[in-house]
Amino acid sequence: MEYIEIYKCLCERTRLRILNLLREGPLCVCHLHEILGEAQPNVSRQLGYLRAHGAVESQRHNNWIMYRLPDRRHPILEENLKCLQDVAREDGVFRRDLERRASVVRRIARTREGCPDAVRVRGCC
Amino acid sequence: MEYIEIYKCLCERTRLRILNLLREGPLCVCHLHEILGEAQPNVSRQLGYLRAHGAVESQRHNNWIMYRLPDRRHPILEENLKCLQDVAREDGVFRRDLERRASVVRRIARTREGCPDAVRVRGCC
DNA sequence: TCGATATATTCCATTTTAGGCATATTCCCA
DNA sequence: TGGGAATATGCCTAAAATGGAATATATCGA
Repeated sequence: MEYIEIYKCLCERTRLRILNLLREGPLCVCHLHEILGEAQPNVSRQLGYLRAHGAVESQRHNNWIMYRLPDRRHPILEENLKCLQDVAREDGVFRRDLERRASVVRRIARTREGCPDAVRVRGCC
Repeated sequence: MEYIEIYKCLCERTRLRILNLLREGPLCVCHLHEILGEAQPNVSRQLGYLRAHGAVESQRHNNWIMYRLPDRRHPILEENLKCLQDVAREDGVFRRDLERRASVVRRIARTREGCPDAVRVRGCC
């Protein structure tokens, strides 16, 4: 009954917001921190939780650690990510998160500051 | 962000087993109790939890209280019930629950004992 | 090697959750 | 009206989850 772990990943506000953001592409911790407006240790903890249960993957690039959705994911997780896509259109929190994400991405494309090239290439910035 | 409540309904073992059973039709508490092999207060409490969050409905028939999936359900709940259907084929716990359910249903059809007519008509027994 | 930045972890207090057990409630029927 | 069956609830404890604050770790660059 490993799906219970998946649902536990999904049943917390910050984790759900993180997954919704990662749907659109990888992000590093500091940008998640910025977008979510949550304390950095919180973001880090929830990312750790998600990673421990296979809902996200991480990869270090220099000083940054990028989080992304794994390529191969459990069908139940996959299905619920699709649900999030629909839900995000109507939910204020999700929508605002995505707007902030877009604005962070734009800013970094403009100023070329923040992430290293390796990260930029991979779509974080 | 009301979906969090839905995921909370789904992230506990007994609740998930209950929902999987109710996919196949309504059941009263005592049969859920029998099928699940869980203490009656536990079953009752989890049912109360599910009902409080709109994941199930209940209706009293004499001494019995029938629980069923609501006709109108949140899209996310609906989607995950479909997932359960797939998962149940491969998961030992879910499958055994469904077998026990079938056997309870057969027994009651045979012996005409246990549920009142009103319940029987509605598919519990 | 030192300082700065990004991230993770530890410690701690609070809250939430789950389950066992006893008991209350509701309803039917004799 | 009292007893029995079905269900719900209250009380208690243990475990788990949450989050704040401080601190540790890792990496880079001067």
